[in-house]
Parts: sequence; C-alpha cells; structure tokens
Amino acid sequence: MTTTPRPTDAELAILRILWRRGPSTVRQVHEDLERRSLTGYTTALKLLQIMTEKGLVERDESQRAHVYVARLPEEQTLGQLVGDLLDRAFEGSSSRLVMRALESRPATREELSEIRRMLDLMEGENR
Amino acid sequence: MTTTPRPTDAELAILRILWRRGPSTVRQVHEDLERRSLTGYTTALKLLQIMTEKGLVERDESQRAHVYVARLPEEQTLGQLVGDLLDRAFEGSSSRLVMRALESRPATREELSEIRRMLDLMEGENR
DNA sequence: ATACGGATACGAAGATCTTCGTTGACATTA
DNA sequence: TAATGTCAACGAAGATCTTCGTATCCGTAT
Repeated sequence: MTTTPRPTDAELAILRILWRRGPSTVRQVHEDLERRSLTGYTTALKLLQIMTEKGLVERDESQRAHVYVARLPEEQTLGQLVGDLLDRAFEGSSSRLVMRALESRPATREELSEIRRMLDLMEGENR
Repeated sequence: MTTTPRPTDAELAILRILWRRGPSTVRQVHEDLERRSLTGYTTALKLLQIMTEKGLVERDESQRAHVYVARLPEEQTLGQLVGDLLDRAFEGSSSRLVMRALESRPATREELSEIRRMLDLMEGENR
C-alpha cells in the first residue's frame, strides 16, 4: 500500500526530468532544471531530499554523488494526477474533462485520430 | 486582462458549490460544504474573503449577509485547470492527457460515444 | 598531511494554505 | 431598551512549499 502524495509543481518539474533522463544526480537534475527556471543547486537538492521522504523518488547512496530515480512510472503518476483532477473538478466524468481538454488546446488532426484509435481500443476491451 | 490564479483545492470546492447553487451567502456555502467535510463557518468565510481578493469570486455587500458569486463561468475555469495540467505534465499534448484520463477512469459506453460526438464536432470545425 | 573542490546535510526565512477563535457590528425580539 | 442571535472582520497558528546560505563531509591532488 504505497500511496504517494500528489507532487507539487516544482516536484512535478523534477519528476519530468527524471522520467526523461532516467537515474540522475542532483547536478544533472539541476542543470536540466536551470534551462527553464533560475534556481540554485541547493534548491534542487532540497526538493529531491523532500521527494525522497515522500516516496516520490528513490535514492541510491552507494556513490558519493547520490543518484535519484522516479519511484513510479510516468504513466501511473500522470494517471493519478488526471484522476485527481477528475474527482476534484469534474465529478469523475471523463467525457466532460475530455471536452474541456480539447477546447482549451485544440488538437491536431493526427491527435484527434489517435484519440479515436484509443476509443476503439477501449470499446473493444470491455465489450 | 483579467487573469485569476489557479484555485486551490479548498477554493475549487467552494467554486463548485457556487456554480451549482448560483449566488450564495456564506451560510449557504458553509452548509453545503459541511456535507462533505467538517469545517467551521469561519473557515468558509475566510476562504470566500481570500477568493474575493484574488478575484475568483465577486461579493455583493448590499445586504447584511453578503452574497458571493463565482466570477468566471465553470467551463472557463475548468478549461484553465485542464490547460494548466496539460502544460505542467503533458507537454501540451491533449491526446496524451485523454489517454491517461480514459485509462485511469474507464468511461462508460455512453461517455465514449459522447466523446466521439465531440471529436466529430471538432473535426468539422477546423476543416 | 594539507588544501581544494564538489557533494550532501542542516536550518531557516518568506510565501501561501487551511483552519479557527475572538471581537465587534447590527438587527430582531422580548 | 436590553438581550439574543447572526454576521463580517481580524488575527493568528500550524502545515506545507519554495528558495537558499552556511556548514560539513570526503576524495583527490599537491
């Protein structure tokens, strides 16, 4: 029963880096982070330490420069985030959420057909 | 240029009540709120005061019991929330978000076909 | 050994969120 | 008019978030 808290904005930014890069040291995360925001090295370090306490990441201390990894796969965490928003704002109705998503960021034609493919898949499943 | 900050969890809960009930007094909001969570009257009051400062709600002070209204329509605020999550977590790709939504909360057959209808609509639009 | 450089640990400050107790204003009623 | 009850205002406490400065540890090169 390993339930992790919802990551904060800053934490999510770091998770995204870890998902993309794989296992990384603080320095690597910080360098990546710096591209977008101007934050100090110790800020990244502190966040990673807190995220370790929360169970959002895992730390390998066998090397001098500790190596951090996201504990949950990207899909799972993003699914939780969406599910959370679904509950908090949409009364659990995915169709309402999808409607808002498509209106707020009009999808390309490719995306639309990709979504259709997913719908076909889902319908096939629970038939 | 009326940009409102992203509502917090507690603020969103109140907005949802206001969208559903329409203009409401603190007492009414509190009674509604109490159904789910056990929070005090002054908590609801304080939240509504802060939300007024932030511009999330508007206050009519002409009566002794002030009357509060959500400043933005539900669709717009939810659209902002989804757009925000889209940027923070999905690199703006709505199809990826839709995929996560449908996997994390399998939709009913009715919802699925409703989503299809929306897709048809969208495709029709930007053709 | 010593000094240097790169790394983590610690602690703290300021902002924001959530909650509530207390106070004072004001209207209704006895 | 005095008592009672309802309401908003205020302030504050505790939690969490975000950010850093400083201290400390430790390997490596002198």
